[in-house]
Amino acid sequence: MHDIRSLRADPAAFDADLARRGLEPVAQQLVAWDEERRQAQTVLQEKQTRRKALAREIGTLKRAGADSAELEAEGVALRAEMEALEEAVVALERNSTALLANLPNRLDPGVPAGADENANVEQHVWGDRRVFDFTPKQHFELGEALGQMDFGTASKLSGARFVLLRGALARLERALGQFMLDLHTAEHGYTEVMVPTLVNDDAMYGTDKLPKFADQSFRTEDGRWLIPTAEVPLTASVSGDILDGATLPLRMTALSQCFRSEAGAAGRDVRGMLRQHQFEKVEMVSVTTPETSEAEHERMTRCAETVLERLGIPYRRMLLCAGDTGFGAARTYDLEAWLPGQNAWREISSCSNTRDFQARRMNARFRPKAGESPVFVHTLNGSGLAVGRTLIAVMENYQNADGSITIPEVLRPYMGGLERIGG
RNA sequence: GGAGAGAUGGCCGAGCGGCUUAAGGCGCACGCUUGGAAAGCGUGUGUACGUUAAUAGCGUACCGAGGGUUCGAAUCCCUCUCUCUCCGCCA
Repeated sequence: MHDIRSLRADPAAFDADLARRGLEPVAQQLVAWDEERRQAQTVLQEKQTRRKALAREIGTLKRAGADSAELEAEGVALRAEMEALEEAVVALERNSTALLANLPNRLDPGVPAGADENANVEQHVWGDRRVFDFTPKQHFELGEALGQMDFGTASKLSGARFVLLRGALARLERALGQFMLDLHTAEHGYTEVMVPTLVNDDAMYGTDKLPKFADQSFRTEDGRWLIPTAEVPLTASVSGDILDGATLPLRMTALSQCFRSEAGAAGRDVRGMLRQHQFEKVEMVSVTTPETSEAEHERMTRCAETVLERLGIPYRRMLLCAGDTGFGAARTYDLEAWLPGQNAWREISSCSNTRDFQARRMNARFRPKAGESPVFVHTLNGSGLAVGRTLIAVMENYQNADGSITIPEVLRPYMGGLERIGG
């Protein structure tokens, strides 16, 4: 959500930001509605003042046993006038909100121009891509050959885009989640949180998943939503709050199941477990002051990178261009892991600074110092990491010629000391 | 799922159509008092929006949320959400 005041102050700059995302200008319309609304509201408030006075006078007269018919008649007339004004104010507010709720966040000036992922800018690459003396296989070839990754049974149970893991591979998925949580809590200062997986409309709206992306998530019959990411409950946990500035930054992490309808992704990544309706993810969320969110964004991205570095998986950091930056984000880094079986870099983490965009939607503020006015917090979210995709990256990078998979050192304590799967 | 009771300012708690401009208490801030402190006394104490150069004033709204009745609603009516108690079921 945007601040109508800053929009009013510089409508041209606002439209210029929209244009970077390929959107039509709207500032003129919004400013006009706002102007109209404020005028109507001022008049309405004058009438409310009169209503208050009238009611008091009538009360005084009644207590004195005097006649108040004339004043009561004025009250009836006043109410009719107020009804129309009130409707106008509400309608103008509704129009503005409906339009604003569907406008994406303003981009950081440093976000490069561009329409799609081809214009994303590589920031740096980490790790040496392993040289294979055999043709590396894709994760699903490895997993199915091991008999531990079963798409057929999953589709029998649930349909397409689900997977069932067995044995050591199932444990490896669990090990990855534990490892990531332990790293972020023990070394990165995040507090572990166990979150609800079903949330209400408010939580989804606050984290900008509604109203625009309703078709991307699953809705229950009683009107709740299966979370598309733990970002939703983690971030919305501070909705409506006025936090003590001294407690910031808040750093939270959660391992959760995530559910996505993948509407519009038909035909994309149909093989394997890269794109599923259900997957596990360790999410990081930070709540900061406006002054520190930029540094926090770098820090958070480093936390995600550290996971890949400890696992020994080559990756590159991409700064997303204007056209590829998500709806709620001002600036986003994607981490792409190297997948030898696919011979491609694939997204494994996305770290975004939403600045005060989500904070406005969910009314999350902090008080800088006692006695000062509340200020909107900045919220950031990042995957640290997508567990299913990390499983893929481990399998493909650590595969052996015989189809077995060496377990990275850091995961062995979580695997009961196991060094290799299969072979 | 059934029966019942609730939701009031940072907290406790009164009010149950107009005399509430939400009593009283606690907490907090400032001042007076004091050698210093406590006690005591005094003053202040939220959020949003409008107006404004203003985070100064002034105004309006807000007593869980949304509707309604009324000249006037914390108070009456309706719907919803949440909390608590008891019963049933259950990991």
